Amino acid sequence: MGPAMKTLVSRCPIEEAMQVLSGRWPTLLLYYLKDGTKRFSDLQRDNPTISPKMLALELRKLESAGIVQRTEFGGYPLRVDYLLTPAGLRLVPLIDALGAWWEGVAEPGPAAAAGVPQDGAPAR
Amino acid sequence: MGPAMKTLVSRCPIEEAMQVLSGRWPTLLLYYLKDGTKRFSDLQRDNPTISPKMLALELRKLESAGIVQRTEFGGYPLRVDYLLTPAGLRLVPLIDALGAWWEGVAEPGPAAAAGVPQDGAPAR
DNA sequence: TGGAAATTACGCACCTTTTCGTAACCATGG
DNA sequence: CCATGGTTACGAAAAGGTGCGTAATTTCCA
Repeated sequence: MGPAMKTLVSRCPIEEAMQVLSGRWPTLLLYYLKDGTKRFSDLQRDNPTISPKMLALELRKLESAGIVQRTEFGGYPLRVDYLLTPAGLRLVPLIDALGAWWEGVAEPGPAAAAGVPQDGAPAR
Repeated sequence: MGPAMKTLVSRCPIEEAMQVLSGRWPTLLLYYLKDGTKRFSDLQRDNPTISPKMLALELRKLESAGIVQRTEFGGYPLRVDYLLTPAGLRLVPLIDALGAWWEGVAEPGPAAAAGVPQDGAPAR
């Protein structure tokens, strides 16, 4: 990932989007949130290598970018739900397209392309 | 921007693609290389804030990912051309789509949204 | 029945690892 | 001395992991 993207060098929307999506976690979280509402501990289980600190930071970044909605229910133990906003849902197919593109990078060219429609599946 | 992506935590093509594209420079360089062949100094001029060190590192990363082709011509002063490979060209519209998506993130969405989050629907 | 322990979703301080900017330098031929 | 296409060393900054703490309710268990 990614470099220090705390600042921007252009007013390009692409750079702004990459500022949010750069790094290992944002797209992986997108992937797991595709399925619907998840809780903090669900996402920890889905992805055992993320630390709670990073999970909280990334979720808040996605929230403030308008990609994820956070809903806090009072009471104890505290309960919080995360789900994709409409903008987040619109992003999903674009990310999937990136994964499909990467799978074809090594390929020769536009010729042979008999692809089985498949999902971008992160094997664990 | 993004976190340190020296390692992968999954075998997901999305994560692999993000490892290459994360950060400020890869997409910006893509943007400038869209126009056709560029030289090292062209890219420095296009983007005055990148240091020669970073430019060289990023170009090599893109090259080894199969996105950029580097062509060295002998003679002095040494001349080197950079241009997008077919895979790089295929990537361009996807990046553009990300930029367009970002410009619409703040927008409401196709359907009306209305609803104060409330209790009652336990997530699975 | 009372006390201990578990639970959830983090925040904080501390420390290591990685990233990236700065500046200087290089080789060559014109 | 200039331009080209870099490389290297240095150091600051950012990213990211670890461990500890926390709040109020519920559950466990002797």
